[in-house]
Amino acid sequence: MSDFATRLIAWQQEDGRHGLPWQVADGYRVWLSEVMLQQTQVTTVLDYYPRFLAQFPTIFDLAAAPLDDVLALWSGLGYYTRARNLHKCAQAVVTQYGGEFPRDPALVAELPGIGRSTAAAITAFSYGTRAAILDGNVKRVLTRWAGIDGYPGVKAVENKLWGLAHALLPAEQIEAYTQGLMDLGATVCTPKKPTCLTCPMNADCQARLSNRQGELPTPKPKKTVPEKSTVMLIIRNDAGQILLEKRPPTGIWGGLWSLPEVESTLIASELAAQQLGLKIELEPALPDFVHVFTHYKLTITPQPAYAIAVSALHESNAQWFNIDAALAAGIPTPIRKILSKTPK
DNA sequence: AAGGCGGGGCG
DNA sequence: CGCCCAGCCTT
Repeated sequence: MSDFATRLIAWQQEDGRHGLPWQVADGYRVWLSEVMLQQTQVTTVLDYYPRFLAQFPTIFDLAAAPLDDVLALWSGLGYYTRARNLHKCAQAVVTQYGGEFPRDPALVAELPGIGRSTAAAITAFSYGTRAAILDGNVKRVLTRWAGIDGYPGVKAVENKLWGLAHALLPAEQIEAYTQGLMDLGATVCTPKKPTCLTCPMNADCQARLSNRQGELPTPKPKKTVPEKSTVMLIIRNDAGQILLEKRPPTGIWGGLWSLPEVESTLIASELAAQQLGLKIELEPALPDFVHVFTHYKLTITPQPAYAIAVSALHESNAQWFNIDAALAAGIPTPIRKILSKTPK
């Protein structure tokens, strides 16, 4: 039987994914796709990626753009730190490296938003650099194939996996090999119901031999998620516009436009007057809905209101938007949900 | 309702 | 370092 890499490369060429728009030897395109794919499924990225490239055809265009434009294109993808780092990284690559990513993965990993695995993917696909990736797909493939117990987020387990990932690297055809690892994890060695019968590693996969595919990788220890609630004000003015506030640059929905929030509807009017400098009249609240994050549950009460006395706004980070303009701005998903139901 | 998915930043 | 933070989508 041929070794791991030989089998994987042969499998990739025959049965792997081909023709994805970012399968090109171009640092900018590979980097953009890798950052989008960090927390997002391929099918979603296939939707966002071409729009993004159309507006920013080169890394120079991205570096020169206002952050707000980048966030607007990122709207709905989540983990908005990625968009801010993407923008910073483009500027760094332009100023430090003349617009081209370095060939050394260690240098690439110094850039904002790029860690060891993403750096390896960028250099492997762009330059054929011999560097090991270790993303979620690879962790799953390797823990199963080698029968490695323990949650991969634990340092000792992760170190073991990096060592194995490096040891398995072939001398050449890094691109097909790296793509093969990703493809195998995404299409065969899936989290649930892996299709081991078609897997090129099935003959010596430790998980399969011991029938432990369902137990590996060892799952993350669970924690109880806190529940929070908030009231979101949908304040209209005479012109039918809506008031949005820009959130602070870090923390949840950092840098995005969002609805003003108060803790309860009872004090909404007072707080609006105080914080925004607006006199408002509350309308009946809309039904609550729950937005679930991994780390907490947020119950949102949408509270429509009408601004009766509009003077200059207190806050420089608050602004009136037409609904269409708001929907085109960088806004988080629940806000989009509320605004798309708001009549124009 | 739960699981999956990399990297940054803080103490 | 270890630990916490962060937002979607799919199952």
